[in-house]
Amino acid sequence: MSCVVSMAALETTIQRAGATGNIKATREDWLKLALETLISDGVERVRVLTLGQKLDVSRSSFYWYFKSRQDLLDQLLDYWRQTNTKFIVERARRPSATVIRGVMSIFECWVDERLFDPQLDFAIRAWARRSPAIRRALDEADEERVNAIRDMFMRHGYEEVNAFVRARVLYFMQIGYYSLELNEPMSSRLAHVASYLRSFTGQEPSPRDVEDFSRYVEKTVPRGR
Amino acid sequence: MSCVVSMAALETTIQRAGATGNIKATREDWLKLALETLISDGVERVRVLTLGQKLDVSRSSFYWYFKSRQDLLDQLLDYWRQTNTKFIVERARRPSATVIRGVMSIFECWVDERLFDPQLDFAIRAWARRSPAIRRALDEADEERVNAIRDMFMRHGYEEVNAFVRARVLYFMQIGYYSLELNEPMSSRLAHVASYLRSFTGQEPSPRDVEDFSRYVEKTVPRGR
DNA sequence: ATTGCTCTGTACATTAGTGTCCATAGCCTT
DNA sequence: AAGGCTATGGACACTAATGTACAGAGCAAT
Repeated sequence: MSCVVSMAALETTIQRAGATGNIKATREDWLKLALETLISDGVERVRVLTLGQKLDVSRSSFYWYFKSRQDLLDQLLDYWRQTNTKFIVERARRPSATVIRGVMSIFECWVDERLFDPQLDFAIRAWARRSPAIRRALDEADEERVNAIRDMFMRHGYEEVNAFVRARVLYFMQIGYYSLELNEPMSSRLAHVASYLRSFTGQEPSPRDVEDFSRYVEKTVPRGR
Repeated sequence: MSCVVSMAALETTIQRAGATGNIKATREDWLKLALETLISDGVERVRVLTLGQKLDVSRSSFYWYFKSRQDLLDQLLDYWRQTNTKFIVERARRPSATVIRGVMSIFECWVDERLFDPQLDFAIRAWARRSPAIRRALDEADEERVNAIRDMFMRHGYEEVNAFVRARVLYFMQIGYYSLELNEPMSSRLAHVASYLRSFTGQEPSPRDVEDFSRYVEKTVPRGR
């Protein structure tokens, strides 16, 4: 979400600068608020009336920018499509000296919400339960992610079925982790990194591996979230 | 759900037998349909009007049996409380000769929806996102489940932190698995059992272990689901 | 300063839902 | 066969939504 906010904020500024005339809420204002609502409350709560009230603008303005509520929802899906899978796949493909390092690369997505926004993913997952179109898009994304992780394990010599199962265990475990919405502080999470690496790879991480990961988080993840 | 249906059917029969007079829909009919709707469509869709239409009964009858919609929802939560955690904990506590066998005991819950109903659990999880009371109940259940699994690993000699992380990996992975709603046929799932056991325990399952699990599923799980 | 374009507000029609009140239909007992 | 109790249906009041029609506000260019 941090990513969303900053990007949208930027766009909004640009829009507003060149905005012509009597504008209270830009198209981007509507989109941004809709995305935040999707993330925090689910699609069901993305309602034209409610958004309008929050933006302090009448509903009919909405219909200037968007054909209908469905039109808005389509664009939210597009946003997700273009953001949430990309970094996982990219991290999984990075060359790594050991499996442990390979898994660590992927872990980066789990500790930095600018790389993977679990709440957005979740909102899409809930949405998919009631919409076949969303279901298809989601299945494709899941497959792409698991395949990328499986390939990483295979590059480190795991036999195909094992690589596939380990990819699933790594990815599904993380999705499950997010499902519980534990809200653990980063310090607790980091305290378990060695055990997780051991479970996921079947190999022993070096103290250096664990240190490097903590250092990475400290340096690049804002506010330890 | 299979469990739900059979139990509720039973209760309904009993009710109906002793039913006094002009009854089109019993209290149990309302409850059962509400539960099915909760599972398949989420709380948001558990609506008095809609249920009434499906039962071919006017809404006002609902208010004979239940104080309000909230009253009904409270009872759905109770049903979940009393069913979905029980068997996981019970299976995790069973004595087992090896860790592999211990994990296999828990696997039984993942292949038999009479022991654990993932869709119901899911519906509750979605519900929890928008209700603090549900959130609390769910957190308690999750903790109870993970602790029971952790204790199982500890009984087999795993050090506490590793046991805890392995319990999480096992449980979270399964929750994640359900999140994806893959709809894999049982045969594919069984084909990966050896790999899963290896990943979860860090030990090599014997061919006998794998065989026994397949045989268990064949014998006790109705229609391979 | 007039015109034109872009956005906004008011008003209306429609749908889906909750909850309440009250008359009454059906069976059960006597 | 009459009365009583237990559900049921219909009518009403209310709220929260979506979408449409149309008049008009505010700035920008001429």
